[in-house]
Amino acid sequence: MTAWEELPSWLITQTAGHAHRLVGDGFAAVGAKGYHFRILKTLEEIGPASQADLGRRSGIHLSDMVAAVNELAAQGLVERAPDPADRRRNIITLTTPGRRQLRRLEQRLAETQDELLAPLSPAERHQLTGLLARVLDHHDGG
Amino acid sequence: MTAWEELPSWLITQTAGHAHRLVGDGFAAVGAKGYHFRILKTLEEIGPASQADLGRRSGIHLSDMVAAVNELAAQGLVERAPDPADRRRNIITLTTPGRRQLRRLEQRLAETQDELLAPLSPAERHQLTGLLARVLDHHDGG
DNA sequence: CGAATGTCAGTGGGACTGACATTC
DNA sequence: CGAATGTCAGTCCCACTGACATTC
Repeated sequence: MTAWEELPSWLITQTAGHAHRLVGDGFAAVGAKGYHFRILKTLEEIGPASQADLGRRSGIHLSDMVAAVNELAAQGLVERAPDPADRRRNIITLTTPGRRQLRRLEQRLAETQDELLAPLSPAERHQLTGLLARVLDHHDGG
Repeated sequence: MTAWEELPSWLITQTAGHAHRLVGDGFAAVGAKGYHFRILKTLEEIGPASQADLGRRSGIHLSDMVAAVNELAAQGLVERAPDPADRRRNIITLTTPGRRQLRRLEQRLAETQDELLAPLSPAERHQLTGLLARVLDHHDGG
């Protein structure tokens, strides 16, 4: 067998490790983690939503939403209010500070992309994302 | 900002998630996990070694080696013996069953690569691994 | 002495499972 | 009734930190 360090699965998971670390550091610098960004971003896209909706849209497990929303609410970045029309539901709403935080996180994220792909030319970056998108689509799109 | 689902860092970490799951399932089918494979493979490459050496070569943290070697030893895949020449050290040795297990794991791993990159042509696979290798080298090679 | 080795306990993110009460 | 929602507790892998005793 070839050295495992040359296997595609290794290259991808290792590169992902660096990506994850870079992104995580950027987020941590503003007191957030990955789940927080995804929730805030989804909230901005679809507006106030139940935790279950939020989970489906953002790909976050329902059981993880609880803690993540707790953390965001404790920071005042979202508000959790009971839905009068369906008493099972909480309605999560993005607050103004939450929107500000989202802008900061997006800023960090943009910087991170460049850092991550530093050695590649624009054309190569495009190539890489295209190939990855096709692999990804194959495995969870269809 | 573009949708986060199109960011390079997202594409990479998500693809890595699939890779990790595919590899992990393949390994689990023969009762192993990632650390086990890396330790067995490294042992075959460099021969009997101390846990510290093994950790350095395989990129596994020293503190994680303890548990991993415990598990491998419990399955009889490696042997742990004190080094008479340096009483701080354990010498870890690959056993015959360990070598057999390694062959099985390599088999699984090879199958997984193909599954992972299914939608890509050979040329595209080569392109992808080349790009990833460069990114990876930039971040931990130099 | 300082450095290396092995061990153990603990943390963290991200993703998951199972159980449960409440409400539709 | 069955289905959805939210909550809580727990698991898993991989990676890491810190403390510690032993030995070189």
